[in-house]
Amino acid sequence: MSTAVESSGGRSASKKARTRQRLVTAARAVFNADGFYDSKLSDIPPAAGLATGTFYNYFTSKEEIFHAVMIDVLAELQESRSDRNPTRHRRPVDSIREANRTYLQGYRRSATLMADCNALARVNPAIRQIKDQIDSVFETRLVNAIRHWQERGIAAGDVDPLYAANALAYMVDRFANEFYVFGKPYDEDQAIDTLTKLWARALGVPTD
Amino acid sequence: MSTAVESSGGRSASKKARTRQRLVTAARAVFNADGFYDSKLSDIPPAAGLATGTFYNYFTSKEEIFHAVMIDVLAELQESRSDRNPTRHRRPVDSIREANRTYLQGYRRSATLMADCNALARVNPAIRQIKDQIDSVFETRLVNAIRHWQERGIAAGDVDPLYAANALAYMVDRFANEFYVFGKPYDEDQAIDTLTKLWARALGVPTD
Amino acid sequence: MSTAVESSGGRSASKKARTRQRLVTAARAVFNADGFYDSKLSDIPPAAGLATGTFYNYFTSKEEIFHAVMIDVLAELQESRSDRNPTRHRRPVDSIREANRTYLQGYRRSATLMADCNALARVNPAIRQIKDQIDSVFETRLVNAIRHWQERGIAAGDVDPLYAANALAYMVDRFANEFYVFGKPYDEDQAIDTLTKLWARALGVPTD
Amino acid sequence: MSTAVESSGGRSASKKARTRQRLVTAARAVFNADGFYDSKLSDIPPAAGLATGTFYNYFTSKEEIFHAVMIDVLAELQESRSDRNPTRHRRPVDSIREANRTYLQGYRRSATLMADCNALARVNPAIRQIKDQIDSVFETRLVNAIRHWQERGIAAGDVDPLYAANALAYMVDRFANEFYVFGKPYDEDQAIDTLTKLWARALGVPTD
DNA sequence: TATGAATGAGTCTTCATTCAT
DNA sequence: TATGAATGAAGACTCATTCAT
Repeated sequence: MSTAVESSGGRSASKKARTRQRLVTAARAVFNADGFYDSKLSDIPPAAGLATGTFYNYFTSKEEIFHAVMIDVLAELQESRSDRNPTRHRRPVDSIREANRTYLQGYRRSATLMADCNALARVNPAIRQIKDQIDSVFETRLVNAIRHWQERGIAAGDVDPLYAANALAYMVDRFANEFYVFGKPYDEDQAIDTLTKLWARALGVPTD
Repeated sequence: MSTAVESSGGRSASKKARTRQRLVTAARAVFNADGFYDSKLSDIPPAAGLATGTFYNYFTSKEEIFHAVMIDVLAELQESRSDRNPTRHRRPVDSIREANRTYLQGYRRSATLMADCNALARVNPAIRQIKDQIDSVFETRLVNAIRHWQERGIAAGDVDPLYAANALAYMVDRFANEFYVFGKPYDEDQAIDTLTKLWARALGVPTD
Repeated sequence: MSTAVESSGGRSASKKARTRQRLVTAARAVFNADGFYDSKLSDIPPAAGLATGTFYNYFTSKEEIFHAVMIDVLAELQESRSDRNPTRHRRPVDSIREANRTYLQGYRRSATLMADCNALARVNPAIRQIKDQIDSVFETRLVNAIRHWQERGIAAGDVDPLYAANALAYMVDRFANEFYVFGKPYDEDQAIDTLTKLWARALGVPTD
Repeated sequence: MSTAVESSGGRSASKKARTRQRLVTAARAVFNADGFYDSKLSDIPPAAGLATGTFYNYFTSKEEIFHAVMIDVLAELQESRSDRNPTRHRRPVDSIREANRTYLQGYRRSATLMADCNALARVNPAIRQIKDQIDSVFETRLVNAIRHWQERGIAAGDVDPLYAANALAYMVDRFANEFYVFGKPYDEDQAIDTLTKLWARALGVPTD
C-alpha cells in the first residue's frame, strides 16, 4: 500500500465519515423539529443534500440513525458537564446549581429528541442503553457527592444515595421536559434557583 | 325493562354505552400492553369481542380512543386521590407520604399509558389537555398546602409554591416512570419513603 | 276473513305502501342533491324518519331504490307529456315546441337523477331498462309523427325516422344536461326556441 | 447517454416520464374497460407491470389519474380534428360531415371514458375543465363557421350561433354515447349521414 | 314490521426499505 | 459509493348490508 493508495483510502474513509455525519446532523434537525414518529425517513437524506438510497449505505433503519443522533446528544451533555473548574473547592450548593443549569440548558437544545429518546427506549434496547447513559451522566458523580457529603455530615444520612440522586435528577429532567417540550411558562433562572434550593434542602446541604 | 318508556331508547342507549366501554377497556389493555405506537387499531375491537367496523361507530381514530382511555385513567387517579380522612388533621409529612403512595400505585396500573400520554400530548391537543388535567390532579391541592404551610411557618418561604409543587410532583412522576415503565430495580416502599423525605425536607417541613 | 281482518290487512298494506313511498321520496331528494355515488345509503332512511334497517324491508340495495326513484321520474315525464289538447289539430312546429318545453322542464326537476341514470344504466340492467323507457317517452310518438309528416310531404323524406327521432331527442336531452346539471348559462326560453327551430328545420317542417 | 450532463438528470427524468405514461396508458385501458367506478385503483399499477405503491409516486388519487387519461384523450381529439385540408374551400356540408365522422370515430375509441368524464365533471373541477375543453374542441370553430355562413346568407340567420353550435354538437355527442356506450344498433355510416343531413338542414345549409 | 348496533369485505394509502443503474 | 425510482407489506377506514331484539 503506497502512500498514494493509503491517502486515497484515508481520504475516502474521512469522506465516508463526513457523509455519515451530514446524515446524522440532518436527522437531528428533522427529528428535533417534527418528532421521531412524525418524521419521514425520506426527509433526512435531502436535508443532507443526499439521495434516499444513500441513507442505507450508512444506517440500516430509522431507529439506528436516531441512535446515532442520541450519541451526539449524549456526547454534548457529557462534555458540557465536565466542568473546567474542579468541584472540590466549591460549595456543594454551587455544584448543584451548576449541574442544574448545565442540564437544563443542554436539554433545551434537544428537547424533542430527549422526549423521543425516552419513548423509544421502551421499545429499542440500543436506545434504552443511550437513555441509561444519559441518565447516568450525573448519576455516578451525584451518588458519590451525596455519599461524600453524608460522610462529612453535610448531607442528611437517612436517605439512600442512589434513590436520592436519581429522584433529584428525575426532578430536573422532568422539569426540563415540561419547560422545553411543553412550553410551560417557567422562567429559566427561577427554575434553576428553585430546583437548586429544593435539591440542596432535600439533601440537607446548606443553601447559602 | 323497568318502564315502557325506557325500553327502546333506554335499552339501546345503555347498550351503546356498554359497547363503547368495552372498546375503551379493550383499548386500555392493548395500549398498556403494547404501547400506543406498536398497537394496531385492528387489535382493539377483537379484544372486545367486536368487529373492526364497530370501532368506527364509536371513535374516529386511534388517538381518539386513547383519549377516552386516558379519561378513565384520569378518573381513577382523581378518585383514588380523594382521601376519606381529611388532610387537615394530619401532619404534613403524612399527607405527603399518602399522596406519593397514591400516585405511585396509581401509576403502576397504567404505566405504559402514562408514558404514552406524555408522548402523545406533544402532538395531540386533546391528549395534551388530559395530560394537563392529570398533572393538576395534585397540583392545586399541593400548591395550596405549600402556601398554607408557608403561612404558618411550617414550610420554607423562599420558594415559589407553584414551582416547588410542580418540581416535586415531577420528581414523583418521573420516578414512577423509571420504576414501572423501565423496571428500574427500586423497592416501592423505600421509594415512597425516600421521595417523602426528600419532598418534606425540600419544603422544610418536619419529617418525623 | 271478516271485514275487520281485511280492513286491518288493507290498512297495513297501505301503510306498507306509504312507508315505501316515504323511502323513495327521501331517496330521490338525497340522490338528486348529492348524486348517486356520493350519497350514503344510510342517509336515506333518516331522511324519511325511519331507521337504517327498515330500508331492507323494502329494498334490497342502493341500486334498487334508485331504480324505484327513476320509476317515479319516468311516470312524471310520461304524465307531463300526455297533452290534454290533442296533437292532431296543432301545427307540427307547435307540437315540437311543446315536447321540447315539457322535456326541458321535466329534466330540470330531476337533473342529477337523469345524469346518474345514464351513468348507472351502463352497469345495471334494470336501470338500463328505465333509461330506455325514458328515452322512448317521446321516441315512439316522434317516430310516428315524422313518418306521418313524411307521408304528407311536410317533412323531408330522406332521413330514417328512427335515426332522426333519436338524434333530435338526444339533442334536447343533452342540452338539458348541460343546462341543468352543469349550469351552462343558457336561457330556458331561448333554448326552447332554438331547439325547436333546429328540430323543425332539420325535419323540413315549416317553422312559422 | 448522449451527454454527461444529461446522463443522470436526463436519464431519470425520461424514465419518470416513461413510467408515468405507462401508468396513464394502463389506467386508460382499465377505465375504458370497467368504467371509473368499477375500477379499483389497485388494478392500474399491475396493468402497467408496476407495484401498487408506485402509483403514489405519480398520482395522488384515482381521479387525478383519470384526469391525466382525459388529457391524453383530449389531445387525440384535438389532433384528429386538425384537418390537413383547409375548410375554406370545401362545401359547408362536407365540413360538417367531416366533423361528425371525426367526432364519432374519436368517441368510439374512448366511449366509456367519455361517459365517465361527463359523470365525473359534475363532481371534480379539474375534470370539469377537461370536459369543457373537449366540448370546445369543435365549439369555437363551429360557432365561427355558423357566423360565417350566416353572413353569406348560406345559413339561416334566426338562430344564435352559440346555441345552435352547441345544440348540434350535443346531438352528435349524445348519439355517439348511445351508439358506442350503450351499443344501440346503429350503423356508423348511416349515423354520420343522418346527423349531417339534420345538422345541415337545421342550419339551412345546402345539403347536396 | 321497525330498530339501529354490529359486521367485515373491499379499498385506499403510507413509507421504510430495496435495488438496478 | 450515490442515486432515486420501485417496492409491497402493513394498516387505516368506509359503508352497504345483516341480524338480534
